[in-house]
Amino acid sequence: MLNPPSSGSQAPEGAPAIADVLNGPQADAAAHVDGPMVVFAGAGSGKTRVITYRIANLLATHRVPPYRLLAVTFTNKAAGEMKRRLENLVGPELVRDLWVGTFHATCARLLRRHYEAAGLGKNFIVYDDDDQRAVMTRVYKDLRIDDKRHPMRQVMGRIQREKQDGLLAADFIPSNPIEAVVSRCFSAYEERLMAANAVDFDDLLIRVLRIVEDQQSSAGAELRRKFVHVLVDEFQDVNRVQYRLVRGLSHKTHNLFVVGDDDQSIYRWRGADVTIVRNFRKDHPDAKIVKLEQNYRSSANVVAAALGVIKPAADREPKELWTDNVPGDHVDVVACASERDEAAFVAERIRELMDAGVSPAEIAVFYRVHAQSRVLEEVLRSERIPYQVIGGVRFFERAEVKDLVSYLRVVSNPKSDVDLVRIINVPSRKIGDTTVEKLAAMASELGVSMFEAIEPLVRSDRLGTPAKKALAVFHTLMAQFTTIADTASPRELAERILAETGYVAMLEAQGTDEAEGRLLNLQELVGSIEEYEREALAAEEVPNIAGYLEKVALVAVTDELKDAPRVAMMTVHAAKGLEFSFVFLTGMEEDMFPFRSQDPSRSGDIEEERRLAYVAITRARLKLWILHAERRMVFGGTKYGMASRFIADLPRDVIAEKRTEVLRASAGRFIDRDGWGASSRSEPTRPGAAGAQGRLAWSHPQAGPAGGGATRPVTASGRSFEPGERYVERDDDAAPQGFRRRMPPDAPRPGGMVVGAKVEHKTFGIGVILEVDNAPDATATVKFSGWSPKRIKVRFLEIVREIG
DNA sequence: GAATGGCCCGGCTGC
DNA sequence: CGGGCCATTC
Repeated sequence: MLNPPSSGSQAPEGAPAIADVLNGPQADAAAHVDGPMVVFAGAGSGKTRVITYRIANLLATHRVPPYRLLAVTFTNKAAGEMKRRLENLVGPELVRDLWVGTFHATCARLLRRHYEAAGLGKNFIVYDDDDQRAVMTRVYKDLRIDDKRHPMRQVMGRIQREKQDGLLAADFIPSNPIEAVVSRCFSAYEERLMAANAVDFDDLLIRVLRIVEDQQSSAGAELRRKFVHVLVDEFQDVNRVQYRLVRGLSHKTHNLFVVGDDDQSIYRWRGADVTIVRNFRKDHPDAKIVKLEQNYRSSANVVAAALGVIKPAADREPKELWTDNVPGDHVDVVACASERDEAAFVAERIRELMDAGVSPAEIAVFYRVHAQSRVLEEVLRSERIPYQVIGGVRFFERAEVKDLVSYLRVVSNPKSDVDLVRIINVPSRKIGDTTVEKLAAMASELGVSMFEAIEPLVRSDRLGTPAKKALAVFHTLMAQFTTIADTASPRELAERILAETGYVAMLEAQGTDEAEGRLLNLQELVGSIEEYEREALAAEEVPNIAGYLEKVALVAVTDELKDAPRVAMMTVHAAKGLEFSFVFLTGMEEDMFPFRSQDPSRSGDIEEERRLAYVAITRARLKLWILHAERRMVFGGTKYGMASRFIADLPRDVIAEKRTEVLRASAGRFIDRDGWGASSRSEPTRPGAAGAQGRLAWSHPQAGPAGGGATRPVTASGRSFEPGERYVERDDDAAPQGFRRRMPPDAPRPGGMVVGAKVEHKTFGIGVILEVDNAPDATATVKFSGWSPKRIKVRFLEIVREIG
């Protein structure tokens, strides 16, 4: 039962009892409180609900103090959502002190308290992949290691694998010459990170784990008894370090509650070990086991399709997913001519859905790899369908964003050499590579950071006067920022850095649309700092740079998903844990999905690909399209692909096979018995005809130019969509208001710069104007051959041919 | 020391 | 195809 707590009146009136809200096994999982417990939660079986209610139950009924309760989620977004739901159940007071977060965020937070036990300085920073690579590049230089003989990718991969097992450099015993090199890099890398007062993602976990498992340290004892209950979501994707960690943290009470679905384990390449969840009961003989097997999310046809794909998987925890939901519409399996045809088909269906009143936020497009997003983006953009791409070139990986972040990091933690090197000459201040190398040499001679080495180097006789001067100027500048940081808010500091380093001026001087985009990104970054300040104040904390930087380092791709009315485009990996009413699963071809790496040493794991397909399918609530293309441009060349083996695993009776018109026009004049324009709803193509695997062997891949594939308007889940009034939804892009100086619509257009005009740009060549605004310093969207449409100031364009 | 162009090589998933 | 690195040139 869920009773409001006696003190305070946080719980809303009539908070429902668990039994009223959750169904049988869900209620079991939420209400049973003592000892270890594993919940095998099938896709769409309501596990988030179970965890939320369980926490609410622990807080409200069992009076567990919120600060003694740890819930680990897979993304920050999931953590935020869980908190929001809990606030509605038990009130914000209790939720504020809960520990809810990802493994990395939780460890970072714990490490902030116990940094000394980990041998770190107070303002340690978290290095991301880029930073790690930068450090390793230095290590390679120092140790004179040949990247050709020992590719950095491999060496770093090896180090990472060691760390995912909880091992650090000192634990690594090389057993051959190659491993000896790895070992040297490992040690040097670790030393550099320690010297920079930095940790990488794996360190965050390992450092905390080492404290937790240290029987001698008082910090360890504190952590081992800190939490009364530990809950872990998406447990199928934990690695061994994470498992040891939650075991250690729940050591005192053994109240370890984990929820997962071994069928959805898709991060093995990142160290996840699905056997951990499968063996949970062996490790914990007293564990209670609950299985949630009823799917509440998807139409019966979608569930059947998902089961068809996952059934052949080896080594599953036995379970039977089922549903009470209506069959709904068929799963459409659509054969396309090319990736453009595929994108056009997707765009058309989305258009129809939107015309029928479906919010774009209810629609998602999935792909196996980011590279597939480009064509989809181009087509959606030209169709004016609002979309957002999750992941890909991520916001915090953009050069200008990283630059500002690096400035902040150097101010917060001057020991961070990779950040110093990044910004020491951006904007250009005449400090070249040679000077930087001398600085690095000086630093290692003196055994100090590069920042600390600036003064001695300036006083030495190793530099010419101009270089000395430039360095001194830089040093003074940074010292100023450090002073400012003592009193100013993070946002003020960021703004002053942008202004006083000349960074903004540099971009403004460039005047290109690219530079303008960068300015917008910086604005957005400043905005995110502001947001952080608000959040910190709301949580009664003092906002500081270190706090902001930590947040920045730990954002997950899925955290970027905004609740905006836009179609979401993402990889299947990023889709985990999400759900959408309408889902397009693109690129279902052999070698694409299942993905096959060119590099045979990284041979893919078919089992994991299968689970990945299962995850993708189970995201759909009402309607699913599975698309595959005959030919696809891959890294410059055209690849002819067969339909994925997973398509052959779909039960025949739940799918409808279709082909786009482009494909029919190219390959099957006589296949199309209905004649052109007859618009048959489904065109059976029986992939089963070819071979035991039932794959369609493609025959005539000489389709015409890309265009709109078309089949009939779809019906979803019994609903039929009447052709609605067409409307155009503006893709208002990322540009916040105020940055685009819009003029009244009747303002004069710059001469000849109208839609359709042919123009020339000195970098992009000849292009056609797709769109132009009316400002005096107008911006046009131009399609240049070989480029996606670009926004460019018309003053950089020259008219080649006017529209008559 | 900076800017530009050409060449080569990699080629997924991401905290 | 595209990014990153290197060499050449100003």
